[in-house]
Amino acid sequence: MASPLSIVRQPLVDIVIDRLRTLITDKTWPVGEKIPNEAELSQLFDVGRNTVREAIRVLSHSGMLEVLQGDGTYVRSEIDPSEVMRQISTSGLREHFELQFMLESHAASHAATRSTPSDLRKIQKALKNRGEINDSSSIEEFISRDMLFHNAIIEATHNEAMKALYRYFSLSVQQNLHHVLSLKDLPEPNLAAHQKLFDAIAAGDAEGAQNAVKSMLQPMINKLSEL
Amino acid sequence: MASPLSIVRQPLVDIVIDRLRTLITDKTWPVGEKIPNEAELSQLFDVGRNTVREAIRVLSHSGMLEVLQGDGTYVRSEIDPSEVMRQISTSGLREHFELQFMLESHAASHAATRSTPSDLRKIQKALKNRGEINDSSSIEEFISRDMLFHNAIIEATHNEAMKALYRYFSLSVQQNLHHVLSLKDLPEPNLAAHQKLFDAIAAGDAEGAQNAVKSMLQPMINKLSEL
DNA sequence: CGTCATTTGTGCGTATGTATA
DNA sequence: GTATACATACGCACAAATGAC
Repeated sequence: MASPLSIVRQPLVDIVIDRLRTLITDKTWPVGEKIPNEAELSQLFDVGRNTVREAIRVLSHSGMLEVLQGDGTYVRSEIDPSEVMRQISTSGLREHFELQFMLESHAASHAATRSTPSDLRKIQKALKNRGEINDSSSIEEFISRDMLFHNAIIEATHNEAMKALYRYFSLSVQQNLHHVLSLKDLPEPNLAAHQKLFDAIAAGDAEGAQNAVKSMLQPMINKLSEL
Repeated sequence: MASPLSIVRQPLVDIVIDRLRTLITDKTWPVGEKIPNEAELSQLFDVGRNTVREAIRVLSHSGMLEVLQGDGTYVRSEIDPSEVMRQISTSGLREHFELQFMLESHAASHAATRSTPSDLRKIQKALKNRGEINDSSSIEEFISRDMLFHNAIIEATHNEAMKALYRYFSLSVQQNLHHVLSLKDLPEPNLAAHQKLFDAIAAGDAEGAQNAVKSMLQPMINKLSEL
């Protein structure tokens, strides 16, 4: 029979993870504190030691805890990076595109001021290879080529943090692609707009590059805001 | 004796996690694929079932895998969000501040165009409470009040994804604070600069707000670029 | 320097809940 | 409805690492 009220049964481990997380953000166990050992936690939460271990392992992998064999487990951070990413990916399509716009816009600006000749060659090559959407054999392939162009721009920022963040977004967007493609009247930036962006970067015109991105993505965001 | 070559011994679980991650990014197990069951993985990696379970739990929590009791475990994503955040937080101080600047700048721009009267009141209140650095009893307290002001601006963007990302950064910056404070000649934006930012937001001047943020943070970034 | 208690690491066996054929 | 496959959870035992004495 189980519980007809709850649609999904939450695994015990997830409950333990939540309780541990709460105890940390609560500052019951402040950063630097050594938390009780596995046997004690097992009693405290009334679960098996294996369950406690799985919960600790998850939090340790996300950076909140550090486990030292033979010593103990210590609190290292109050924030869970994977929670941040979860919130981002569960946010709406408009919010998602706004973040993407923010990344592209700044990347374009940085690329304009600090791209090397080698960077510019790579961007131009990617632009040439991209072509127009009707040139492509399949939509998936075109999207993939389009992403290569945008990735080349991000590379030119020479900012590892920005590259990592953009990598996550481009894949995330790719996953939500069918949502976007179903909106038939969504404005799609053409080759000319992309060329304009490249020209601004090549000319070292940071403001122009930013405006080019804005004119490319703003219409999409506006459309999404209406929904 | 162990292995004198490796400073730290890597737990078996971490090795299994890496191998699983590789098999996924390799596309050996593409997205949607059902991976072997725990007993098979236990044999494949020559480790106990518990070890496999802990590894699967970690990857499931980070969104790469989905575990369905009574059915099996499926690949859901090729990217690990916590890896992205790890890369971001291990990047340099300059790269970190550039991302922060990007967030603040866009938030200010959005706040200028879509902040409600209630948002503005909260920002103004936080600004009044912030004061100057010499007014404060301790530096930590001042930093905390300064963050409240910037958080109020982010809130006004009404973008949950942006708020989540900024929350992570503000705490991350707070943790690296001692690094920044040791650089004595680092330019610190004063109250007047913050007032200017608020005025631009209140006036609905998106470009002015963006410029205000730029003049606040750009000197710090330039300083960090010299190092 | 070694001994010993503590703590995490690893593995195995077993019973139970759940989905699918 | 039943059987089977699978994940869930627990408990126990021993190994390995650490820190204190």
